[in-house]
Amino acid sequence: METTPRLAILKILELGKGKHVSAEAIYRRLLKKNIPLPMSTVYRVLGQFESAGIVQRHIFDAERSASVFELNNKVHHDHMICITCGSVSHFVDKKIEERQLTIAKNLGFELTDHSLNMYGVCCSCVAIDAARESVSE
Amino acid sequence: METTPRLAILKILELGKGKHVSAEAIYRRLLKKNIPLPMSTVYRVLGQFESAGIVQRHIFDAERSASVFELNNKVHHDHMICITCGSVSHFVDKKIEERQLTIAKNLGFELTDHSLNMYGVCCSCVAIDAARESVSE
DNA sequence: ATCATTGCAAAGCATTTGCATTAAA
DNA sequence: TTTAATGCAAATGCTTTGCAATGAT
Repeated sequence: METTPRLAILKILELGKGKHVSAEAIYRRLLKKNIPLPMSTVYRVLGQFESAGIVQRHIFDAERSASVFELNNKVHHDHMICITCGSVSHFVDKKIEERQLTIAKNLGFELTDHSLNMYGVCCSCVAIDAARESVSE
Repeated sequence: METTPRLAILKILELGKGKHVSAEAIYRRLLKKNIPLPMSTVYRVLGQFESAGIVQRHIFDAERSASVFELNNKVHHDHMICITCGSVSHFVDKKIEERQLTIAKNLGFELTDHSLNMYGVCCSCVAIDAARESVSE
């Protein structure tokens, strides 16, 4: 079995540790590295990684629904996504985690998983917006 | 302008108040009501409703991503989804909402929105699972 | 020689769009 | 009669799959 694609993709994911990478981004980065792979392989490998628990898939951005992938760091975390520049921060909050358990219990559910995505404007984008406004006045 | 499609779809959404309906489900229910509409119209109307703020679109179930729609009850809420039967409960939790603001602030974000989806097994499904296990023994 | 992995092209699915047709104001 | 809404079919975007070719053991 050929292993180049798997290794190459894994390396890209490792480089982007903590970041989220789309299949397309991976495809493009592989091109730059002179490792042109068809999308099918990219997706197939990501799929394998996903079932192996190496990688997690997220669907942010309800509108332009394209999955992004990240190395599974085992530790659960939630996401704060900047709606302007797309940057993503991770966080874990004990209070929220605990509260979720309580809520689930109250609703009669056995909680197995959750995803919390917060959307907003990150501080640099806020700054840019502010600058732009002061100019346009 | 013809209004039948819009009214019919609105009615279906109202019937399913608090539930989440997929475009396909709407399509099928319209068929049963002898109001056959093409999917394009279903989606177009839902799209209009969405931009009009009448309807909200969600993408649950990271894997088989199909949107579901619900009447916009204006009040923000989060979701608890049963991974076995697909039933969805709504909830709002002040503590979580507040905590999110704090977290966003700490991360330097201006929070504009969020989506919290909790996944688990609802009590009836837990019961069914339990029954099944006791049989297989 | 066998079996998993690859590349390509084609299929798949949910959703959207172009365009000619039709209904409403 | 002008504008908006509809139906159809075709296009889109992301993702998956069938299959033959290839690489590894």
